[in-house]
Amino acid sequence: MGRAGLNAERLTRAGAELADEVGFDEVTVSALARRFDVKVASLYSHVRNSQDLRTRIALLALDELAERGAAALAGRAGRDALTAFANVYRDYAREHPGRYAAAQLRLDPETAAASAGVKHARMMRAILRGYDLTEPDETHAVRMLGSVFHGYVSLEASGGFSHSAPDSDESWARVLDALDALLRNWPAP
Amino acid sequence: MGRAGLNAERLTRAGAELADEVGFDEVTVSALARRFDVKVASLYSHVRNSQDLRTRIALLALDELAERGAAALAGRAGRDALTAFANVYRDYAREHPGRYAAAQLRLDPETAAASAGVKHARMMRAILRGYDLTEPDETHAVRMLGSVFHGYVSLEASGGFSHSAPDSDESWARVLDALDALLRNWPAP
DNA sequence: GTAATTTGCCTAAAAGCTTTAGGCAAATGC
DNA sequence: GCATTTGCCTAAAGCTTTTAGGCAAATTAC
Repeated sequence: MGRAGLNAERLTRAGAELADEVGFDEVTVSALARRFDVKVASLYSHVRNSQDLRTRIALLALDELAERGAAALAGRAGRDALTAFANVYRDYAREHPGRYAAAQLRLDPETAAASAGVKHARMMRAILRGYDLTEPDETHAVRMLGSVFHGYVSLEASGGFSHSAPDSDESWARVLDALDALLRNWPAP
Repeated sequence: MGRAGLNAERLTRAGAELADEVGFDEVTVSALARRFDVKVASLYSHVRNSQDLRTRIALLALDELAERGAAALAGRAGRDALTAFANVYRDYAREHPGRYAAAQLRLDPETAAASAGVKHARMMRAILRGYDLTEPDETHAVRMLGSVFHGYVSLEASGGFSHSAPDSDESWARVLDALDALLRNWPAP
């Protein structure tokens, strides 16, 4: 029998697809081996263990998100940049729920520091450059932006806003309006 | 050997404690059996399966959170109510990280409808009664509040804001200030 | 108080996931 | 063509989930 051509990258990508199909929690070394029609033990030459596989998927997702975020920010500023960037998160989570869940995986500090997570923080600050904030308010605002984006997207993903009026799309638009208004008028302490 | 006095409620409570100690994902029927010094199969008389156990823990957490939320809202309105309620979420997540994670478990619609989750939504609306919002803005605002609370707390829990200035406590206070200002001045469409 | 019934925890067993160790064959390098 | 590396394999041990069936303790009924 020939070789399947496994390597860490292919496994990671297939793992990401699997995550989107069956949920990140169900991503397992066994399931991945089945997908490649290969024995389970064979994967352990390419991936240290189950946790390693998950981490790689998380890093892939963070990378893809950062990539999309950067593309969205190019040539935009202020409110435009805000909504475009926010939509990157929301769209990505809806297109790739498993990957988005992976991106939430808690990474150990060194891994996190070397990940695309830092790019995300920088992009948020870039957005805020279109508003009139100075430190430490800029940091507070970055944290708030992150909270709203992640909070909304994850509540939406867990079904929180479905089956009730008004439409989630409408709320999302109005929440972004509100954020924009807030950033233009950030309250003094 | 005598009986251990197992029942669904004791198992659920012990499961919640276990979740706080080792993380919700690590809560397993086996681990729970060990904790009661009992054979694994014995738990299956009290709990349908692993998923059932998790769901029970989630419902317990939602109940406890609603309980605390109601206590926090009693006698408060406006900004006071907002911050007191928000702190309930944050404090609960920090005291009981495993339970808080459990509360995020995706429940099937009927279970969710019968859970304390609906109380949470009602309490958010009660808070907004201290501001001047009419439908559909009230719903948009409810969704935004939920997003900020959950988003901030979960990013904080995953270590997002640690090891960087300014202190997370300060950001949290300023984010609540900002939310209050925003609600008092909710932008027209 | 004893007998009947229910309840609670047990043993046994099958099936799936994780991980390590060691082996053979295909691919690659000289 | 031969040696080495690489890739996937078999084997095996350990853990979790879940079901089935059994015995003894607790409860209830006389």
